[in-house]
Order: sequence, then C-alpha cells, then structure tokens
Amino acid sequence: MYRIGELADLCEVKADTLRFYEKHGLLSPSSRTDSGYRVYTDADAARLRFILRAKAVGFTLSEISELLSIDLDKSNWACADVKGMVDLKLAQVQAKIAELLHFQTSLQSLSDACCGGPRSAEHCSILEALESSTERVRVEHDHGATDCTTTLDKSGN
Amino acid sequence: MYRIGELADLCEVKADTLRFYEKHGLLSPSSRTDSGYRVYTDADAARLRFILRAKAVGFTLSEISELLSIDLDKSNWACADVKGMVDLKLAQVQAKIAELLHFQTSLQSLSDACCGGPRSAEHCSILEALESSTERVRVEHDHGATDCTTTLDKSGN
DNA sequence: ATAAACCTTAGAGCCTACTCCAAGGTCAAG
DNA sequence: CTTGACCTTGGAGTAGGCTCTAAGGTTTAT
Ligand SMILES: [Zn+2]
Ligand SMILES: [Zn+2]
Ligand SMILES: [Zn+2]
Ligand SMILES: [Zn+2]
Repeated sequence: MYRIGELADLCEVKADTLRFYEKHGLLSPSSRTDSGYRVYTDADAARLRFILRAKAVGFTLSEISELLSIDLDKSNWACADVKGMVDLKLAQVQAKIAELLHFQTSLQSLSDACCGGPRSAEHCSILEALESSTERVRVEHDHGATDCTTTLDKSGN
Repeated sequence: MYRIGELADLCEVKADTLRFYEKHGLLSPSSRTDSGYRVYTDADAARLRFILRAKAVGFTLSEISELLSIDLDKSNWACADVKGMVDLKLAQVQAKIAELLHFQTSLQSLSDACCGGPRSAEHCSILEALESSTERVRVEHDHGATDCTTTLDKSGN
C-alpha cells in the first residue's frame, strides 16, 4: 500500500504524473483513505511499471492504454494482435529515424562547409545554402587564404 | 507579386500556414491591396523558401526566426554563430536518433520473440516482457511445438 | 447579375505528456 | 496547538506547427 508520493518516488515519476495517468484512464488507485488520499496496491505498482516499460520502448500513452486492456483480457487476443502493434510502432520508429538521419546528413554537410571562425557571416556558406539551395554547399577555406569559394559535393567530399 | 493562395501553391504549403508564419513573425507580405489582400513579392517568396529549407534540415520555427534575423544582418554575426546553431541542432538530432535506435532495438527483440500467430495472447512473450522486465525476452516457439519457453538473449541471438 | 473561387479576421482546437498553480484539507512530530 | 510535509481538486500553461471555423468581403468569369 502506497500513498501517491511513495509510489511516485518508488518509480521515479512525479505525483502529478500519476494523477495525470489516472485522469487518462491508465492507472487508478485501488482505493482511497477516508480522507480521500489515493491508496495504491502492489498490483497498481506493477501496472505502473508496465506503463513505464512500454514508454521506454517508444509507445505513446494511448497505445499503452490499448496494451493494458489487451493484457487484462489476453484470452481474447492473439499474438498476431500484439505483435502487430509492436511491428507498427517499429515501422514508425524506423520512419522517424530515417527522417532524422536525413537531417543529420544535411546538417553535417552544412557544418563541414562553414569555417566557424570569428569573421563576418557575410561569406557564410550555411546562410548561402539556405538562401538558395543548389544541392551543393560552397566550402569556406581556412581564413587567411585569399579565395573562399571552392565547391564541394553536399555529402562532404 | 503573388496573392496568398498563389504563393502557397507555388511553395506547396497552405495559405493558413502563411498566415501562421506571419502571425509568428517569420514572413510578412510586403504590401496589401486596397481591399486588404496580402501581396507577396519575389523577395518574400525567397524568404519563404529559406524557411522551408531550414525546416527541411530540422530547425524549429523559432530557430528559423533567429536564422532569418542573422541572415538580414550578416555583418554583425560571425560564422561561429551560424555554425554554432547548426552544430547544436546536429547534436539534438543525434541525441534523438540515439533514443530512437534504442527503441528500435527493444522493439525488434520483442517482435522477434513473438510468434505472431492466431493463438491466444496468454502465452505472448511481448506482454510477459512488459509485465515484468527480465532483460531477457522469452521466445515463443513455432506453434504446433509442445514446448514454448526457450530463453534467448535480448539482442536476438 | 450572379455564382464560384478567392480573400479577410479573431479565435478555437488538436496532439502529447506532462507541469504547475491556488486554495484548501490531513496527519505526525514536538 | 502549531509547523511542515503531505494530500485534495480544478484548471491553466507549455511546446510546436499547424488546421479549421464562422461570418463576411472581393474578384473573376460567364
Ligand atoms: Zn567563414
Ligand atoms: Zn560560415
Ligand atoms: Zn505466440
Ligand atoms: Zn506473442
């Protein structure tokens, strides 16, 4: 039996978070004291850990709701249903990774092209690339050099 | 000179988006017709393309605001400032990628362990793993087999 | 002249997951 | 019997980027 703050400390979340989960139907305390304090059982704690583990693999709270209701009614669901949810989430995660890898590549080539020095940004190839995308990013030389405008493939070679 | 819908079509965004950008100080039309219609110039269109390119490498609108004001006042900024923004964003993107790769690995090992078949989820190792994390995920055999409980390293070997 | 297609505004709504606040009730220690 | 730590509620705020609505004005083509 835990009060809200105890369970929160135990699982390293805030009491506010537990109230939030309750409001959204994820986790309700099994009972209340006479004065209205929430009282959580070990089963409630286990449910909270289920939620936190599912969060840790990337599920949203509404997906976790679904997983929780499947978990409470396993005999009416098949492995295919559960695996389907995991595979769908996996596909979403992979799509997001692909997008971010694209960002990473572009940012890296912008970064590589810029000298990063203290001179005026008037010659900055990052700004230039954003102003008019040429699919090639002009590389700034080490400064002190006279010429500052060699071209280079966006991939950074 | 473009009306809002024309510029929107030209750049494949919605007119609402342009109004939104205006409200947030990113892009204001250079003038208005007598009847109050927004009128965008080629310079405005160029600014919009700057915004879209910056979005395409992962910057948020408030970061783009900053980039735009630097771009309009280049002589008072250094390459270091611009590169700093790019490198910061790069670090954020990489951190997010790392998190998602972690999700990916976990989801993949959950998926691999589950038979995905039509039988009751009562034996599902995904649910089992979420119920009580053991750092190992039980692998379900191909069904039809008698035994369904070999253990396996989370990495999938 | 009229209908379709366009434009205007202010403001609300959506999504995710909290996080914080105010105003007040409860409980154990000293 | 007071202090301080804890708890209660409802509701607002945050970030990010739109998206939509209502109620009306303008332009263009037929
Ligand atoms: Zn430079
Ligand atoms: Zn530069
Ligand atoms: Zn199975
Ligand atoms: Zn399964």
